[in-house]
Amino acid sequence: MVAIDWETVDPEVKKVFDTYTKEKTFPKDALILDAGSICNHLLIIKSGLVRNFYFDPKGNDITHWFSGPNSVVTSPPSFFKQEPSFFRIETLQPTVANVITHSQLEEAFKKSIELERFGRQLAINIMMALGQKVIDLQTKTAEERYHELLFQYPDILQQAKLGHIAGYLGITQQSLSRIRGNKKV
Amino acid sequence: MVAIDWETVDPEVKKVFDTYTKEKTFPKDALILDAGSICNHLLIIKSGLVRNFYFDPKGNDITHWFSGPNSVVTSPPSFFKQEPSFFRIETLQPTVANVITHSQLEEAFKKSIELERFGRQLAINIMMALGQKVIDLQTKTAEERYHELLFQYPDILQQAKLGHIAGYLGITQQSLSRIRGNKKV
DNA sequence: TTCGTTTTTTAACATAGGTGAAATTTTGTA
DNA sequence: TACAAAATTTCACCTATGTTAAAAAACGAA
Repeated sequence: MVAIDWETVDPEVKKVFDTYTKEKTFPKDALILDAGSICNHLLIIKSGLVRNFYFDPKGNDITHWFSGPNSVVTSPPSFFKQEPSFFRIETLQPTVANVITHSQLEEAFKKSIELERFGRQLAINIMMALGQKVIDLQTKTAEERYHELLFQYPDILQQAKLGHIAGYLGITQQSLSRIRGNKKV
Repeated sequence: MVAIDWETVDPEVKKVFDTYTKEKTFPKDALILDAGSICNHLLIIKSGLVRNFYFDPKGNDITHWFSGPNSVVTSPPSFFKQEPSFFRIETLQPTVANVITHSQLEEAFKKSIELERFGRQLAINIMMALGQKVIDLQTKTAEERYHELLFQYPDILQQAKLGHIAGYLGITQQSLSRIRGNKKV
């Protein structure tokens, strides 16, 4: 959940986005990207909620990332290396997004140093958010991670299923249910 | 450990680096960045080994990242936002690195679209490596993570202390020692 | 060499979270 | 409104890793 703050974005970048992206609408529970296919699109969510997920070797459904309004979704390894995707992407709510293809984005980068800079800054922000997630997984209990998610993104809790959230937190659905029941006192 | 492959780097970028960076040598066990100070430098390691670490609320020493030859070290949140650092950085071996300050880097970015692009691609690569670490923490046992590190970066094992490696893997030193002792059969 | 320090290992016990299965609640729809 | 399907909760038991403390091994300076 790394939201873009459009207020602070260079007008030039907005213009490029308007030129190159195309608005698209997805129903709820739509599989936008399947595992094994090459991810050719990057989406900037206007409204709705999407998750990036995968099945681990034991078959557990793990949510890697949630993306809500003003955040970006793609399968980074597949999109940037143009290789078959490990991640799947699906909508959790009806979603409207601006879509750009890999080749369009590359073309846009060539034409605009402002976009190149924006892309770098966005990548750095996502990198820092992932770094924070690594820290959280290593130093916080599942319960602490749950309460923080609840505090930071209460919307997700209302729009996603428990299993999706549990996978995101790195625990099973049963454990999350147990944590929720732990109304201390 | 995201090493830069200099073979594939634009000559223009190399030139900019040569112009702006300054080579610096650090002895073993040197604290390059302390917590609380603003990280004003980014290092590109030429030789040696460095780690990025922090103390969690319980006082455990957690290694966030190792950086060996051709990889980049900084405290990203502190360097990019110019705020007090949460991470500390120290050498684990005598180290030689090319150093660039935050303002020099910003200046260089302004002058070279090639550098801007290189920076974006590097950020994307680090982002993907962190994404993989999140996946590993969520889907692999400590033992699997240890064997993979051993396989991918055998050098680290010989140059870092057990406690540093355990923290990186997300477990205690005692657990890592136990795992090592598990010569099955 | 030898002694003191640092690092690593070992061991007994504690606990967070996993597993599998069943019970319950919620939801959508006929 | 009632029922079937889906989602969530509960429960009993299990396991990986944490905790604390002590022993052993490795290292480094005199």
